[in-house]
Amino acid sequence: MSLISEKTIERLILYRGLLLQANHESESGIYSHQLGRMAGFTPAQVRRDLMQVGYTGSPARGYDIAKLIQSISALVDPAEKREIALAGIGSIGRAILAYFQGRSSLLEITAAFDTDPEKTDRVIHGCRCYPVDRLSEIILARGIRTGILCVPSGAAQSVTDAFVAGGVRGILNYAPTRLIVPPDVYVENRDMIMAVEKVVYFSGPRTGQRKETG
Amino acid sequence: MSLISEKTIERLILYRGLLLQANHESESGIYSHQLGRMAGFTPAQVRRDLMQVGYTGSPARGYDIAKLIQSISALVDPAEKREIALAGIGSIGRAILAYFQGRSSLLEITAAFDTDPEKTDRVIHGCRCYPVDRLSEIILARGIRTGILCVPSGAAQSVTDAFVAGGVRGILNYAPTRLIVPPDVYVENRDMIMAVEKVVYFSGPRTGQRKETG
DNA sequence: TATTTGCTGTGAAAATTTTCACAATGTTAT
DNA sequence: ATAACATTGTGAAAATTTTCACAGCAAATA
Ligand SMILES: NC(=O)c1ccc[n+]([C@@H]2O[C@H](COP(=O)([O-])OP(=O)(O)OC[C@H]3O[C@@H](n4cnc5c(N)ncnc54)[C@H](O)[C@@H]3O)[C@@H](O)[C@H]2O)c1
Ligand SMILES: NC(=O)c1ccc[n+]([C@@H]2O[C@H](COP(=O)([O-])OP(=O)(O)OC[C@H]3O[C@@H](n4cnc5c(N)ncnc54)[C@H](O)[C@@H]3O)[C@@H](O)[C@H]2O)c1
Repeated sequence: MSLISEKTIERLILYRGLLLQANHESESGIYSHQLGRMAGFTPAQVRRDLMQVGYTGSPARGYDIAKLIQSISALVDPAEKREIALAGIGSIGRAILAYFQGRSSLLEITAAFDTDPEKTDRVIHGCRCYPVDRLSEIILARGIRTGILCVPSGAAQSVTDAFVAGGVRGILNYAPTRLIVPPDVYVENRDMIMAVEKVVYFSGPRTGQRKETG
Repeated sequence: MSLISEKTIERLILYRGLLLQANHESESGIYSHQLGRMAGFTPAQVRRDLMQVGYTGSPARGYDIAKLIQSISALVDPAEKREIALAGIGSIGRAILAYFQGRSSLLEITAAFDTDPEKTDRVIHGCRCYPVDRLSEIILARGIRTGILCVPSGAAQSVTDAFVAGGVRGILNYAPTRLIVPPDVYVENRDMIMAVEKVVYFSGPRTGQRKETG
């Protein structure tokens, strides 16, 4: 078997999210076709993915929801709590702070950084804000391994370098810039313009449509 | 050959973005390996993708940047200007409005919707805001085919239904909800929590890392 | 108890995506 | 001129991802 693919990880995280959301007080089990319908995949796809987590269901009762959540979490979650850093406390950065905080028990944005002195040295949505100059220093001291990048594209690469210097190994990038990072640093790009362009393409009166992504 | 795959479309849009960003006043041509390095793909991948747009480069000068941009645009852009609707003028919705407006010559968010009367019947970042009740009516009248969804997850499905009733064929969904839509409506999901979870997984001290996505 | 039912887990097939590898081609250097 | 070179476009191979299809099984039914 070896390594679990990125796509599979993405789907597993989705399954877990759906299972957590779904009010499964009425039912304690779920079948691959039910989960597949919720997620927008085939039952075979779901079973194939779940194979990888090592938890095995029963033909009669399907998958036990609680145990399945637990098994996916065991695979996908970090062993202990993880702190996350955010750079760029502008409109997007703030929206993310507001939205994210308190949403996960294991993950928390515990340090935010900006150049603007108006925004630093205070607490926003429960998150302490510092000047960017101290980014590497602070995340290194705290062992932060994950960063969210919300600075203007002109600053994106230099802040990335500071992230990397501070030991970050994964970056969620909202700037419309391709970041240059060492090969062992993972980057997930989330440019909104490109996403809109893609959706516009597929909303068009063209022949080529598919259904679900993301 | 038939249809261009979703992945290829995504990469083409990325190539165009990179080409537009890059200050190519010094050079008028670009080679597949250069574009590949910028985008994070192999030269072969780039050539294979560019094959599909029908524009052909020269072995000696590579691809003419201006013409390449034009060819990708011809494939990917709508024939005329497209209006886009946005629902949910909260922190994310506003950030997107602020960011998106004026960024594209063909695409513009021209109608925003909210339940909160404080936010409606005014203009925010150049975009007129209306009460959600009028969503279907207004987008139908204007022929809007693309929607951006930024409402709380509890409202996501009902607003989606209004989008669909109003003729929307593509939705960019920022709510952490799986939308139910007719099969000919395209949905791109952009849940931030899932993205963070994925990045955290790949920032972990695990064996399995890859490099670039999004 | 025996039979039917509808599911899981998975080997194998199919489909899709990516990479390889090389002939063709225009440019530059000699 | 001619040779040397670097790159394109692409058929074919390789790799990856998804789907098929079915044995095996536990529960429900008769
Ligand atoms: N992907 C998306 O959905 C999306 C949406 C909107 C904006 N964006 C991108 O996110 C980024 C920020 O957008 P915004 O709308 O929040 O802009 P903004 O101007 O509101 O915020 C940018 C913030 O970054 C700070 N900043 C500037 N230089 C910095 C530096 N070197 N270090 C740290 N902080 C710095 C600024 O002080 C400001 O607070 C931009 O790159 C934009 O392209 C992405
Ligand atoms: N994907 C991301 O990056 C990301 C980040 C933050 C938030 N979100 C999601 O986006 C959504 C909005 O988040 P937010 O932080 O902007 O919240 P918010 O509370 O600031 O904004 C929500 C807005 O939606 C409006 N609204 C409520 N019900 C509505 C309805 N039926 N029709 C139209 N408008 C309605 C509210 O009045 C409010 O203005 C949430 O679903 C959240 O989960 C996504």
